[in-house]
Amino acid sequence: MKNLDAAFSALADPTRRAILARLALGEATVTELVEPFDLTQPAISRHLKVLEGAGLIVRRIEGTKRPCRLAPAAVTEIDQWLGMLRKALSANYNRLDDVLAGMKTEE
Amino acid sequence: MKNLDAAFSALADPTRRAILARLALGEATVTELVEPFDLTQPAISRHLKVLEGAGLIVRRIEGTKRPCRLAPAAVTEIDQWLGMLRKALSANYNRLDDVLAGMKTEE
DNA sequence: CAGTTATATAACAATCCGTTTATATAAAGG
DNA sequence: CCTTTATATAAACGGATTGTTATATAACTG
Repeated sequence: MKNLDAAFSALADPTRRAILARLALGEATVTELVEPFDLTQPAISRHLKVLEGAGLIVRRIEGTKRPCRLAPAAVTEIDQWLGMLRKALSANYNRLDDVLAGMKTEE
Repeated sequence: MKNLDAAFSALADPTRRAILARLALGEATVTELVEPFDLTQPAISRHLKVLEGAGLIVRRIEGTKRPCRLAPAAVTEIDQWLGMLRKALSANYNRLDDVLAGMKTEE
């Protein structure tokens, strides 16, 4: 699962999560994405490359601009993997329920 | 959101995800977790520390053993954050639906 | 108490990450 | 064309991460 590596580590950086939060409001160009941050343009360009590599965003070409928007691929993949944890956690929870139920019937 | 940093970067490592997958099957001690991997015990201990710090696992003390199990905290937090992306993605998708609907009526 | 088992910690090297500055490319506009 | 605008890439650097070996701690076992 190479993509999970890329997806999770892309999301591990707060700047990248902030970029995604911005893109959740709609498409934005690189320059627009630089503005809100106290970082240089090359830094943002690299973050975008990471996000693109992880399948979290896609980019069009529009003249000299490269507007970015969210892509569903990585989120889907992450959700699927997390599904395993959720299932196990709820199974544990049910087991705990059983334990509590057992304690109750023992009263 | 400091915890999201910790949670996502904990999940970014394939060994740690494998440990979680193992714990999804049920509690395990450190030694049990070392076995399936081609890594030393200190390496696994450190991975466990990272997972614990991220709120992905908890540990009990049982004599000299420290059995680990999954914890729900981090998964919940991640799910909440991803919720924002999911919502935006489905909004984009609906917008696309509108566009396609528009194209249809224009025919 | 002495030895063994389970785990943690320390110290260190190698690699990876995020940032910056400086520079390149490529389209747009006069 | 020449300049400006938008973006990408390269080189360099500091700091974090991941692995190793060696050692410490702490609880069982006889």
